This record gives sequence, structure tokens and C-alpha cells, in this order.
Amino acid sequence: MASASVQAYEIIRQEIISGRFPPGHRLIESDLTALCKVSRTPVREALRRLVNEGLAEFSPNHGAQVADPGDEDLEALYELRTLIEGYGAARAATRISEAEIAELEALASQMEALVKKGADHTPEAAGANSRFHRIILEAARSARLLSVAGLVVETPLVLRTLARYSADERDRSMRHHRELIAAFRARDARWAEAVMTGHIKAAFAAIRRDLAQRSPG
Amino acid sequence: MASASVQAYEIIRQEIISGRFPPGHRLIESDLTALCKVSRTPVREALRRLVNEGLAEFSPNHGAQVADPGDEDLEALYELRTLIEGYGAARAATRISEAEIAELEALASQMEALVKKGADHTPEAAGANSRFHRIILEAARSARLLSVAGLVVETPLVLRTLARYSADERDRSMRHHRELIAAFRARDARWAEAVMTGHIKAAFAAIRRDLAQRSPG
DNA sequence: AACAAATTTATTGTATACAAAGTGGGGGGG
DNA sequence: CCCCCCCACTTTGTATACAATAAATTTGTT
Repeated sequence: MASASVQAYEIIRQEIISGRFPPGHRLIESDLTALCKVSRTPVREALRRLVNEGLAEFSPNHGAQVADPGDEDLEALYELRTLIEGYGAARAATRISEAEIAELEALASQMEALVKKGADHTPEAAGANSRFHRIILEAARSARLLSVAGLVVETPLVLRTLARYSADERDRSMRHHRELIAAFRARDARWAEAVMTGHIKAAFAAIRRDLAQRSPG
Repeated sequence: MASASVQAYEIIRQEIISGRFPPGHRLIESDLTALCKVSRTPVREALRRLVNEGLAEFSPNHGAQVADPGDEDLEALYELRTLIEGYGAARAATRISEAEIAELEALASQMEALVKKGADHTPEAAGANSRFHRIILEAARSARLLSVAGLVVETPLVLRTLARYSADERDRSMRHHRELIAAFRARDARWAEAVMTGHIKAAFAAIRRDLAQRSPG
């Protein structure tokens, strides 16, 4: 069984990402002990970690609350993502193993299958997409890069991008995945970086369009 | 008075940065309670934070120990720094206030004065340099950028770069500071980014030279 | 009725006690 | 003599109790 603090972390994180804890929702330690069935000590650790990852905000003597992406400069967040994941893809191109490339292909196929079934808005698809990106970052072989990337990809907005795509955008995204794999096979760092950069820029464009559409004005 | 957990954080961090806790040194919670005069609870919080910032490493049920920079890919660390601080400088160029520019000038002057006094290897000089970089990152007006930057600038190696410079390298660094200020005055994002990139590349070159010199093999 | 001060209440911050897991050393068996 | 297992000890993980701080409410006054 997972330790109490990671259990608490995972539960609370899931509540935030799923949206059951909406932005601004206060994260009261005593309430969370009931939800997670652990004592306040591991709950506090989980909260500090979530704050560190940007999923929650914190004021001293007042506690944590769910972060509001609306407060943030989305352009900055996505610029950082292009820089960091682009660099990661470039590094990965010359370091990734055959086994990892195979994993990427499996995930790409899985996502394409889910799309064909109309299941592209499901958590399963979001998970596959996350793993795809994660494998690339791990293939870059830099612990520091991994922790830095954690700060820009592990946000509800990013994790739910797939759900915002139109059919065209979704197809483009699938093709990006395939092209990334091709770049890795060719061991071409600049190619991989370029595709990854486009992949993230496209995601940002979709999000901006989606946000404008939902709240026009 | 600062809260117990930040007090613990600052004390332990100082021990690590100063080198009194060398790489690999185990950070035993009970020992640290004695050093920081607080209980284990805030000590644990401080340790988790240091781990998050990459100053310490952690294994479950075994605790934390001081991170060893030798374990790390320095090229990756410095590439990330150029990307992140370069981007920060570019953003800052169009957002920085007059007051902040004035602060930068004051710090540049202070560092130049310290150099003239031969006091450029002191913690005072290192502090001024840190503040210089921090003001720029804050002027970029992105909380996310700030936290990401924390992961790549707050490392002992980076914080003690000044002490590694030769006379020439030091002078070049001082000139970079002045040129950055000029770029900010001109509100020229690309200029600022270029100078910052060079500034960090130069630092990396100095470190690499210094490391090779000290342990030739 | 509106404002301000004081009191209560809710919540976080810290300390300590206990439980679990890991580590190393000593004794017994091969 | 060496290896392995078991026991004692060290260290981390978790729970709970207490202290301090901030927020809300009430009460008194104007």
C-alpha cells in the first residue's frame, strides 16, 4: 500500500484535476483528513507538494486553496512549456532507447484507437497523452529537466487539453505524435524540437480558442 | 520572528550552500532539530522543500541527504538556465519598472565596488548577484516563471559562480550587467535575451574551466 | 441602524508520542 | 572461517495533543 502522504497527495490532486474541487476552493486540512483517511501530518505534506506544483496556492496561517488558472498568464505558461518540452525533445532524440520508442508507438496507437471510438475526452486518453509526454521527458536523461517540467505540465489546464480539441485539432495532435516518433527514429534533435514546439503551440491556440468561445467577452 | 519551518529551511539551506554540509551528507531529522532549535515537524517541511528545490535528495524511509552536483548533467542545467533566464529577461524588458531598473543599477554599482575592493569572493557579492537576477525574474511578471527559475538558479554551484571567475571573466560579467540595464532602458526584449544568454553561457564556461582545473583527469 | 471592540470559533502551526521500516552487529550454524 | 539469520538500535512515517493566529460573530455604544 502506498504511504499515507502520497495517498493523500493523489486523492487531493485527483479532486483538483477532475474539477470537483473548483478554483478558489479552500483546502481545509481537517476536512481532507476525513476524505483521505489519514491524519493531518501527511495531508499537510501533500498540500505543500501541491502548492509547489502550482495546483494550489497558499497564504501563511490561512492555508491552501485550489489555484485559479484564470489568475495566471497563460501565454507565459505555454511559452515555458515550448522552451522546456522543446528542449526535452531535442535531448531525447539522441538519447531515447528503442524500448521507449516502442512505448511511444503503443501509446500513439492507443490514443488513435480511443479517438476512433469517440473516447478522446476520457481520462484514459488524457492519461495516455500524459504518459507520452512523460516518456519523452524521461528520455532526455536529466533529473533537473524532469522536475522543471513538472511545474509546467502538471496543471489542470494542460492535463485536460485533449478534451478541448476540435476534430481537426485532435487529428493534427495525433499526427504530431507520429512525427515525433519519426524524428526520434532519425535521431534528429532539431526535428524533434520543432515538432514538439508546434505541438504545444497548437495546444495553446486550441485552448485560447476554447476559452474565448466559452466566455465571449 | 520567522516561523519555525522557514527558520529551519534557511539554516539548513545555508549549511548546504556554504558547503559545511558537503554533498552526500545525510540530513538526519533529529540532528537538525538540535541545530535549528525547532521540533521535527518543521524540520521535515524544510527538508521536503530543499528536496523540491534540488538541494537535497530523498529516498523513502531513509531520509534526505545533500545533493551531489557531480551526479548531475551540468550542461543540461545550464541549458535550462539560458532558456529560462533568457526568456525572463525578454519578458522583463517590456515590463520592468523604472524603480526596478534603478535597483539593478544600484546592485551593479555595489558589485563593481566590491570587485574594486577585492571582495568579489564574499557572500555579500554573491548575494548582490542573486538579487540582480531575481529582480529581473520578478520583472517578468509571471509567478510560474519565478517558481520554475527557482529550480535552476538556487543551486550551490550557481550561487557560488562569482567565486570561480578569473579577473577577465569577472569584468565581463560586470559589463553584462550594465548591458542588460541598457537593454531594459531600450525596452528591447531580444537584446536583453541575447545578453542574458551570453551571461549564462559565460558562467558555464567559467565553471567548466574551473572544475577541469581543480580535478584534472 | 451602523460602527467598533471584544469574545468566540475555526484553522493553521508546532511539539511530542507512538508505530513501522530500515540498518548494522553479534551469535549460531554450515 | 565464512555466511546467514535474528535481534537491538537508529531513523523515518504517522497520529494526536496543544499553542498561536486569523476570521467571524456578537455585543455594546453612539
